[in-house]
Amino acid sequence: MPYYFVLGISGYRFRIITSFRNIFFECRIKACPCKIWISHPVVNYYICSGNHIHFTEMEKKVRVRFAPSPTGPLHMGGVRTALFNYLFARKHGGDFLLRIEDTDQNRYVPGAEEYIIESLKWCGLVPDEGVGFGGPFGPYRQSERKAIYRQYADQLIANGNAYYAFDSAEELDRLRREAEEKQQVFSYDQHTRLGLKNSLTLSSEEINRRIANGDPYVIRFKMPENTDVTETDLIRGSVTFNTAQLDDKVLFKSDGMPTYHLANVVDDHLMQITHVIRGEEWLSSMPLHILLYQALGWDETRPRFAHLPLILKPTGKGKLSKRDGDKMGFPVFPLLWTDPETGEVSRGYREDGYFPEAFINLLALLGWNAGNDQEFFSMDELIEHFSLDRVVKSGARFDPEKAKWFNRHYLQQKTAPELAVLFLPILNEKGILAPVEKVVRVVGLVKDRCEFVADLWGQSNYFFTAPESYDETTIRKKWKDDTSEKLQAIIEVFKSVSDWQAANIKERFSAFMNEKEWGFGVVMVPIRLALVGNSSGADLFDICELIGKDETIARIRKAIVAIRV
RNA sequence: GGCCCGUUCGUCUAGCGGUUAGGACGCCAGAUUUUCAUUCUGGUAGCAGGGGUUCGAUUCCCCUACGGGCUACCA
Repeated sequence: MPYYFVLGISGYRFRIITSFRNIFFECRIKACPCKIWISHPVVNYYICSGNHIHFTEMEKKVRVRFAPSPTGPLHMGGVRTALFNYLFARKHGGDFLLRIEDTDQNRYVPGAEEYIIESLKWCGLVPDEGVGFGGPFGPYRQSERKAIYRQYADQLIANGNAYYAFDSAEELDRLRREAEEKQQVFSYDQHTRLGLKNSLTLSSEEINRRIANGDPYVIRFKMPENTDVTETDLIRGSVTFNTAQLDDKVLFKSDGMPTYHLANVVDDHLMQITHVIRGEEWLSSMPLHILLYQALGWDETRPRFAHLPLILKPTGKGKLSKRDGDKMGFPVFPLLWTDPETGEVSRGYREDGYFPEAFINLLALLGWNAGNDQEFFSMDELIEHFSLDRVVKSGARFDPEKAKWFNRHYLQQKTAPELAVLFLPILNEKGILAPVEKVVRVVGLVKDRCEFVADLWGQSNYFFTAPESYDETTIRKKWKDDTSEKLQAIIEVFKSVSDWQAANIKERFSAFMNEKEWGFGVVMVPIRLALVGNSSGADLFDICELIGKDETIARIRKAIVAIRV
């Protein structure tokens, strides 16, 4: 059994917590210049130069969990929760576990669990324990832990912290509707429970009869009356709730499964979770969870809480939802997802061409910062700098533009050969077979204009196929009456270039232009138009070299014929 | 409706009683470029409002407004 000491020495007051299972020692007093260590089997302490005895705090090994419900694809907010848990665990040398919370059989979506695991892997957030990863605290799927929850519900009934409730869903619905008609809200709580059908109001004979009869019932938490529950949230600071405002939550459902609240508390305890890091939507249930730990006798070892701010829509009201992505053209899911029911497809960051490192980086900066101007972080840097007290309290609007900017950065970091490898399959798809050396050179020339690998095609297609049409605006502005004539002359110049390399072509071309005293712009834009189809693209002579002498001349000839003023 | 949380440029944020309120994305302008893009330089724009506390409030307290979350035998 865990135990603890409270010691007050030299102005410091430390709570020493330890269990025989997980102990590690960490000196928390950085300022002390002490060099002398005196070991002790349970408590570590040292004496500083001021002859004060300092006790070091001993803590349980950090263990955190990401506990999604497999009701659909993982939302990017969920990935961020997983990320912060992961970073916290790594930062403190602890464990990161994945627990699947599937206590609601009605909402189970096939494939969701696999999707969650694949998403975490793609992001590099690999759990130390959990569904799909094994570990000593399994099983990690709550549906497989069904048998262990009932005893804790019974324990709560036995010690007076819970009770049986026989009210049917229909009866409760009716009460809610009636209250609504009177502009009120029905709540199953300390104010109403004595007027309802439960083990607090029914005789023990009646209760036994109903249970023996197999009547459906739930087990509800008996919320204490009018007491303040105060907890220091690691992100938000002190938060107080009064139990008079809280309802008697169902802990155990009539189908024999626990609700989230019971299962969550029981599992966090059994799995020795030290820190619960989750979304702000759970803040309201924190007092219930704390009261549950207390009622189960686990208060001394219960985890600390940290509630993350939510990710909000880019515009408008509310938190980010699946629809926003469809409407505004960005993914809200890490991976592509096909709804098994409707067949509806939702785009994913991976399939949209985001690099996982960019995705992680942008997620990390949504609600957290290192306290300086650094914007780019590798996973290792995130682990090094991460701290819960630098997590922002307010919700963060997601900005798809900045997301792209992050990806651009990571794309620019990659070398041309690296990107060429990723580009090759796209070229293949387009039916283009090009030598790898050429693709590498092309990528090197156009990559700085790209945010995504997929942009490479749009920026470089003219290296592989001749333009089909010519930009009208450019024609109007730059294609003069004598342009054809001049291009004919240029063709002759190009023909005379023996060593077809960008530098040589440019040299011959420039010499010719100077000799004729033609303005560069007057000729170069039309050539570009002929080679590219519009007035954009890489350096003209690089294009010439890479598409080859014959192709260059052929394209110019084709343009002369096609474009008549 | 009730409870809880929040509020600094359009957006993400720094700030933890005295600052010319800093950075980033976006946007705009200039430079570079034979074009487009990149790049570089510069610019634009903010403490929700009202009361306190204080010599002094973006910063601390209260109220209001606004935003968010929860209010299921869902998580």
